[in-house]
Amino acid sequence: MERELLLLGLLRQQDMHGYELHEFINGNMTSLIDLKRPTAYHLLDKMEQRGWLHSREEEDSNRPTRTVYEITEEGEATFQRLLRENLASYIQTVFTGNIGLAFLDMLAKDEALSLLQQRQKSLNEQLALYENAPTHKGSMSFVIEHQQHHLRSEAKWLASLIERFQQEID
Amino acid sequence: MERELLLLGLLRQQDMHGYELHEFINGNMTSLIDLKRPTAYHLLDKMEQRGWLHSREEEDSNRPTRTVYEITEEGEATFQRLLRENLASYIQTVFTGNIGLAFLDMLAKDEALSLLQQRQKSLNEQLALYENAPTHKGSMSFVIEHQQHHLRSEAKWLASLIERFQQEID
DNA sequence: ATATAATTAGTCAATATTGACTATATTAGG
DNA sequence: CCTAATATAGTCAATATTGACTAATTATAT
Repeated sequence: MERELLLLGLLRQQDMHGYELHEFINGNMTSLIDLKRPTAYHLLDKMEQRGWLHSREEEDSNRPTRTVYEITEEGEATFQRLLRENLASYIQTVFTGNIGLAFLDMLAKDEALSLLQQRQKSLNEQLALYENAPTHKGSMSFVIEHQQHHLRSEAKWLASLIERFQQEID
Repeated sequence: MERELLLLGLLRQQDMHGYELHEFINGNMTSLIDLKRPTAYHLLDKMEQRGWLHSREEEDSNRPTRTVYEITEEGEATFQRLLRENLASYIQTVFTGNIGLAFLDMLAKDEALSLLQQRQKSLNEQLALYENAPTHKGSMSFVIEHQQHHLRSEAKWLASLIERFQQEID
């Protein structure tokens, strides 16, 4: 229900159409979710069927008509419920990108070291993007802050792992 | 391709059938991946079609025959490639569970605080499970270690967030 | 002015995921 | 010894996801 929580939360601030919602999410919330456009449309459809949203056709003279969604009272109630559920519980993060770690001992120490150093470079590049990110407004600052904290923590752990490999090589 | 990397890596150590693979992954690798049983079977099928695996029917007198998979030379080459690709690059983790953070300012400070404290309890419970986990062999120790590091880092950040809310309430 | 590229908005068929089901074997309890 | 519960092994239909496509509008360069 996290995706629904997000869409409800955004539509609560202002009515939007599918494309607009996806653009916003894709532009500002990639650390929270990876939502493809067709999936967003699918979710909006389902949420309307459940009575959480109401849609209207909006036609701008020549543009093809766009389907604009607004949140219903039921949707607002659902948002309130989902928000509290989400905040009150910690759901384990799944680090799919780390599967390689489980097979690190298949490689010679020096190759492992070299690969981990490449990973470190990649991580530091992504960290740099967040370090000088423009300050966001409202709660979005918590999201940015969390991502920064996480990336720094990853960088630290990776550095310690690399150091151990370096020492074992001598 | 992470799921494929994992299945190849496990089948490389010993031949296994689908159920066995899923049991192992589900029992020991939940911090790396959430793989449902039918999805595992589907992947094994696809990987066999690609020539990365070879399957044989193994019948144990009365038991219904089981499909046992073994890795092929092509599969081994793919494993080697995927492992290096995975280790050399850092792919951003997506914190779907944190979507609620983006709407934290919708709530009164004291309710936000209370919810975050519940989350903290939930997080600490999961952390406890990892703190006294049995030491794993080989590279799996890196995986456990990473998860511990991450959970501790999360706990720290959450504590700092809670502290700020407490101060704002006075 | 006009072809070319980029942006906006959405759909759809192909593919992937998963909850629910089937079916046999083994273990546990009375 | 019989029954219920649990473990083993897998399948399948319903649902969800997504890459590729359509089609109009606006911006850009020539």
